[in-house]
Amino acid sequence: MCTKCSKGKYYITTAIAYTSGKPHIGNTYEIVLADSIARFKRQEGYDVYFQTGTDEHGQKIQEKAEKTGVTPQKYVDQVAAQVKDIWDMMNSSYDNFVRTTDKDHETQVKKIFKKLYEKGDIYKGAYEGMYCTPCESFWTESQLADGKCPDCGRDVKPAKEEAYFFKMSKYADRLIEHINSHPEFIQPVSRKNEMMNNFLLPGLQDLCVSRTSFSWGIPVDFDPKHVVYVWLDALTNYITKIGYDAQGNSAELFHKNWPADLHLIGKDIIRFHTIYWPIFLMALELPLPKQVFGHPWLLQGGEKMSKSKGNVIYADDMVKLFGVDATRYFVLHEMPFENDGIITWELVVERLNSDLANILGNLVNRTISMCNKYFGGVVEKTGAEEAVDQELKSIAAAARDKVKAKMDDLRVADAISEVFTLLRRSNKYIDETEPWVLAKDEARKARLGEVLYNLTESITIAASLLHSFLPETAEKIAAQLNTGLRDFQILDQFGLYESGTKVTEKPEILFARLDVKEVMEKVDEIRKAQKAEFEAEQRAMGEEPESEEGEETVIDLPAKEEISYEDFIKMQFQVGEIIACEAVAKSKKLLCSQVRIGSQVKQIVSGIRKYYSPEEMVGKKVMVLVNLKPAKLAGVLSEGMLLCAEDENGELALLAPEKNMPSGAEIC
RNA sequence: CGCGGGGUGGAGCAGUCUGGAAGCUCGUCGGGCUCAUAACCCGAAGGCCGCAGGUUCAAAUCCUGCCCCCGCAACCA
Repeated sequence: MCTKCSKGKYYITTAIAYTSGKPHIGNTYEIVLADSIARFKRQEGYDVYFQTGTDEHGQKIQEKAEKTGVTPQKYVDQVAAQVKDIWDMMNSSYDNFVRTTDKDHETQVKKIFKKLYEKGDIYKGAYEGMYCTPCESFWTESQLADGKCPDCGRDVKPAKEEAYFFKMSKYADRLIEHINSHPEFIQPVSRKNEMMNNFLLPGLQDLCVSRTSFSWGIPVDFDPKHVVYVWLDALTNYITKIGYDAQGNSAELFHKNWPADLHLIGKDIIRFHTIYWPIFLMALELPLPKQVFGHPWLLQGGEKMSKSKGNVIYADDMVKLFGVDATRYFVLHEMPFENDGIITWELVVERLNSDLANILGNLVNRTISMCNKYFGGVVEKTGAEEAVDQELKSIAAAARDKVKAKMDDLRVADAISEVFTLLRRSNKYIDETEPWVLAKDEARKARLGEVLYNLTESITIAASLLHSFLPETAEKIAAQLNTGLRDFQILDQFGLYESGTKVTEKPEILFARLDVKEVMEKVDEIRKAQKAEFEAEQRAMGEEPESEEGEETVIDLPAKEEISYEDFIKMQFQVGEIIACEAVAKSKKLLCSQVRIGSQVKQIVSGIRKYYSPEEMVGKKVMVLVNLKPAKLAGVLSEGMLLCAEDENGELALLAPEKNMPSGAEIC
């Protein structure tokens, strides 16, 4: 098997990607991060098992598939293939790509559900609450607005719906104890308090673990009108897909790898992984994963990302423009440990030019060029050492342990920076030693050889350390130096590059510098293509695409059902004068206006704060729907509706009579 | 008082838990060098560390109040 795997097993997983659409660069970040950790652990000598995949059930997917006009299975097949392609493109070295629609997974989920039910941890109960029939929604007492539906303001009635629940509370104390006694369990630590204070300490509610409102899921086999809650389904992939069997016939792979050493997930799903998942495992009498790391997000700078604007950044577009390793480098480097990172095309170009082209690529290039120019490509250790060499040598030899220390804390960005410290130092070393000066003096040829040897050796070490992060680049560098990447175990030694080796004659440019302007022109094309694709998709789903603010924009709405004149005259529209207006304290969007309609004054709340200030509202004469049933918005009574026109960007304009009309004038 | 994250030189961030000379990368300006991808090396400018109080010998860091931004939730009658 693995001869170097002397350090034991290491089981790492990513969250499985939800197949509601093509993953953007922010989603892709996770697989690259996990891959780097997996590769590094392998390099260190662990027997790594790296699992990733897709989460394919749930209501959202069912709806999306219906809209697109395909079966859910067909839909997820398509998206899962897309996800896998991107993961492969990013050069991720996973051992297993799982899908929650895999038959073996479904079988085990059914068994697990049944096991927990038989054990009594899952029980059949009823989802009880106040039901608003027109809205088809359940509400708890506390959600109700004055005893009425918070959505529509209508009456609600008590109702019940059959469902299965999991007894979370039963295991809460054990989990609290575990989290307290294992400070490394939730990373970063700041997340631990969030989970404790918000969920565990106030008391855990039993969790509803089945659904009857849709069918795209794993049916509960003894009660098939229910499907298993997607999270119970998804989380268990970590065990089912390495061969767990609820009836005790688990595979060798499972025994070897469970518990997982690291679940790498996004910070948004920490709750599911540090509360529900451990509790499910306790109920199954299985050990808990050793560590859950909720990484921050990579956000797009500037405008909000939206496909309709064509400004979503996808990994494949980045790879086309910059290559795989540059893309990997950016997402790994730009992501801080606790806070969200930012990505823009400009920032990517900046990083690529400054770090990859200038510091790394150029260093390799200039070193190899000098080897060729001065020694016909042969690198020889001559022993002509000088004091100035010491610092370079010690930094090179110490780099491995520094990188390892950062990696042990999962600080991948910092680990890469350590390698770049060595690369920067190497560039400086060239300036200090001035090889081109040495070359002019035949007597100093031995010294020149030694300098180039030290550089070659430093680069070899750096390349070996970069292998986990930039696998292709590391191999390219080693090939150009006509050597292999060095084993981790001896990476703390300086001077192992074989003396007398001949490097490549023509160094290949590793990363070409890019011009921001040229890149942005290509980005424009990408945006256009993305917009077109989005619009095509919308059409495929039978919806008219939102048109962008072009010259002559028009908006088409789906036609509503024809109404009769009788229907129309039910609505009473009148001109209203706004005599006072203020912002609604509890809301960010609402304005509360006092509107005079004839001799009466109505209070009307509208979501137009973004577009109108309270001051400018006062004095306006606007079109009002007067006989709308009053409702409460953010706790404030609203007795009508101010009519607005809305464009495709949500921009609003109040409607007003085009000549001055008295307050209360009928609109008909 | 819905939940959470944040406000540090032009940009992106570290430092805040465990007070003790304000740091990194990029950009700008000046200099050096020429092996190299106009790259590399050195130096400089540029910050009331969101605002106001407080604790302390000492506050970016601890406490109190406030302002602003960003997610989510809610809500857009």
